[in-house]
Amino acid sequence: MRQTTITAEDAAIAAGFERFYELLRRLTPRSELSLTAASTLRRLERSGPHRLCELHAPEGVSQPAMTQLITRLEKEGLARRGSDPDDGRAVVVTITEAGREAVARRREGRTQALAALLEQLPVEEHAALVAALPALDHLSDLLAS
Amino acid sequence: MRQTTITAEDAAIAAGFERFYELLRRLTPRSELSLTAASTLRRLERSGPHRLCELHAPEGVSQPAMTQLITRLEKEGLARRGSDPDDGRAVVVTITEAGREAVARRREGRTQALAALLEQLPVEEHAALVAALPALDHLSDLLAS
DNA sequence: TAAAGATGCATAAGGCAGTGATATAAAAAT
DNA sequence: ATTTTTATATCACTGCCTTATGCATCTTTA
Repeated sequence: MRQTTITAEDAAIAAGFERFYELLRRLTPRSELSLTAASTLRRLERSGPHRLCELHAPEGVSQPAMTQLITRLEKEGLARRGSDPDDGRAVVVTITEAGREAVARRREGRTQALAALLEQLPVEEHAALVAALPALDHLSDLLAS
Repeated sequence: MRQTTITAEDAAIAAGFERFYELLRRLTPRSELSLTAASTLRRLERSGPHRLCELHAPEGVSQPAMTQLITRLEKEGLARRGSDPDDGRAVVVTITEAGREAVARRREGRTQALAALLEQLPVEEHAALVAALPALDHLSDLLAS
């Protein structure tokens, strides 16, 4: 693993993000979905059905944990197990309509809480956030690849 | 609870933050500290000793959960229970030197991973992130109060 | 093409961290 | 001086994770 030089600016960004991470954590309603469950459902929503083996690594959990999570999601009607005609071992996981709704509810809860904070922000800070969105998205893409 | 109007921009910010939250989650090394443990230690580091009853609500956990967390932290030497001379019921929790080190290690791990991503970002996006930091901090302050 | 190995998923057993209900001691109120 | 409230602890239980392992099914290769 290569060592990256940490500049003072990087450290400042990291410190800001650290506080911010906890802000988001508090903003997220303790809802029906665990962190991993929500993240997995969003992945299924964003990029379609996946084999089980493609899910556990990016979510940072073990394969049995993903098996159990999908079992729970299936029991709650939020996801569905299917099979791959080309590979008898594979299980293909798909999000259901109820799953999409659960994701939307969670997102809306957080958006609502966030909007209440955002409207208290000075306009120039609000604008700075909007201006930073492409960078945030880009960062997420970098890790995904 | 008042209903806040959600603008399209707010929704865009929320969507960006949602992805970003998961980025940070993946960036955080699965370490010795649980989310609540890390958050609590940071609070003790940032704003000094607290009574147990002042800790559980802001961290969003029940009082027994905080009692148990402090017991674990104490067992690991990361925090210390003390008493309040003015109130025989109270338990005053203080972070130890080892606790500060654990927080620092965790922070550094995340900073390191983040820096590796940040250096891949175009300079103008990097600048946009720096420019958004005050807004992020401000947002965190808003929720804290 | 049969045997061996690799891969994908499930199950089992156990641990950590959360919950609500409740106990206990100290402080505050009546 | 009781009664009530407050601060913390304990208990029993649950959810979600872990590692170890089992068992198909696919792939490789002798």
